Amino acid sequence: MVMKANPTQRLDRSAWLSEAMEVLRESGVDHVKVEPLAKRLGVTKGSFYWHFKDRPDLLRALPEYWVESQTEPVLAHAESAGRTPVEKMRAVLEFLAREDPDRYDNAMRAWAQFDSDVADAVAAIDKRRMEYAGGLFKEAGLSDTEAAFRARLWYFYDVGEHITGDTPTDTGERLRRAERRLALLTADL
Amino acid sequence: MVMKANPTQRLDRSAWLSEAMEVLRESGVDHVKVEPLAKRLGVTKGSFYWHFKDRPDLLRALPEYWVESQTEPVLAHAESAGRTPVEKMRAVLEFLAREDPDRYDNAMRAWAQFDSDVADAVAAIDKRRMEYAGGLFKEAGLSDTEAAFRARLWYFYDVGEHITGDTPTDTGERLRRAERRLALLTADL
DNA sequence: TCATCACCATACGGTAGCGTATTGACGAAG
DNA sequence: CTTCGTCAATACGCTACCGTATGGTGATGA
Repeated sequence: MVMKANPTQRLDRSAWLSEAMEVLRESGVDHVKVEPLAKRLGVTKGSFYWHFKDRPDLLRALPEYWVESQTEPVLAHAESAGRTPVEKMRAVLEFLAREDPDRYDNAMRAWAQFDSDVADAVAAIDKRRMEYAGGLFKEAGLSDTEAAFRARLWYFYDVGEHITGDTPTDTGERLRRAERRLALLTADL
Repeated sequence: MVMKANPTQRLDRSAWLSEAMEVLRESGVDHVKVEPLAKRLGVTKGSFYWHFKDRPDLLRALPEYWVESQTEPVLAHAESAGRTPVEKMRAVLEFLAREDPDRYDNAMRAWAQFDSDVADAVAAIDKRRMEYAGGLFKEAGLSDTEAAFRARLWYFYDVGEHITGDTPTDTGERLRRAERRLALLTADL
C-alpha cells in the first residue's frame, strides 16, 4: 500500500517553493532565507540543500512557479463566459472583483523593481494580459493604436489599484467600480 | 572665510540620507545597510553612528525625506499654468511627461508593500494627488463620485505605467499618450 | 596657543545566515 | 534481513553586518 508521507515530516521541492512564496509575499525576497525558511517548515537546512543547489537556485525557481499559477484561469473564464468583446471584458472584471484581491502580484512587482530577470517574467505577464484586452477592443472595432491605448488604461487601473492597496474590501463596491470603468472605456463602442 | 567642507571628507546627515535613497532606488530597503553605505561614501561607520542612533533611525527618516521632495512642484506648476480644469490637467500631464520618469516612487512603493509605516506615507501622497485630480474633475462639472472615479482612473494609469516600467523613453510618445488619456477622460466635459 | 567641538577611524564582541561534509532515520524493493 | 535511495539532522568554518567603546584629527574660537 502506498502512503503519502506525513506532510510535516518529509518535504519535496514544491513544499519549499510554496513556503518561499508566502515569505516573499509577507516580507519580500530579501527575507526568503534558507535557515528561517527551514524553521518555518519545521526542518533544518539539511533538507533545503537536498532539494536545491543553493539559495539562488530557489530564487530562480520562484518566478516560474508564480507564472504557472497566473492569468490562465482568468482568460479561460472570460472566453467561455462572453460572446461579444464587451461581455468578455465584463466577465474578466467580475471574475477579478470576486477573487481575493491579489495573492502574489504585488510582491512580484516589488521584487521586479530590483531584479531584471523577475522584471522580464512580470513584463511577459503584463504583455499577455494587455494584449488580450487590446484584442477585445480591436474586436469591438477600434484601431490598433487606439485599442492598445485603451488596453493600457484598462490594465494599469488594475495594477495601480492593487499596488496602492486601494482595493475596497467590499465585493459589491468592487463590482460597482468595475462596471463604471467598463462603461467609460466602452462608451463609444 | 568660510569654506564648505570637502564633500568626500566631512559629511552631514543629509549626505547619508541622499546616498541611502540611491541605494534604496537601486536595490531596495534591505540593501541599505550601514557598512556598505559607509563604503560608498568613502568613510567608516564611525561616521554613521555619529549622525544616526542606529539603522532603524535612518530608515525612519527616509520616507519623510522622500515626501519633502515630492508632488509640490507638480501641483504648483499646474495651478500656475492653467485656467480651466482641463488646461490644468494638461499642464500636469505635460510636466510629468517631460520629467525623467520617476526617481524614487517605485522603490518607495516596493518598500511600502512590506512596511505599514511606509505604506501610510505613500498612501498619503496618493491621496493628495488623487484629491487634486478629483477636484479638477468636479470643477469641470462632474458629481463627487464620478469625479473621484475618474481621478482614480487618471492616477492609476500613472502608477501602473511607472511600476510596470512601460514608460516610453521618447518624450514625444509620452506626450502623445498623455494627450490621448486626457481626451478620453474628458470627452464629455 | 590650546581647548573644545564635530566628525571620523579602529578595534571589538556578538548574531544571522551561507554552504559543506558527514552521519542518521526510515521506507521500499530485492 | 539486508541494501539502497531519499530525505533530514548536526556540526563546522566563514562572511557580512550590527552596535559600542574609545581614541584621533582638524578646524575654530577664546
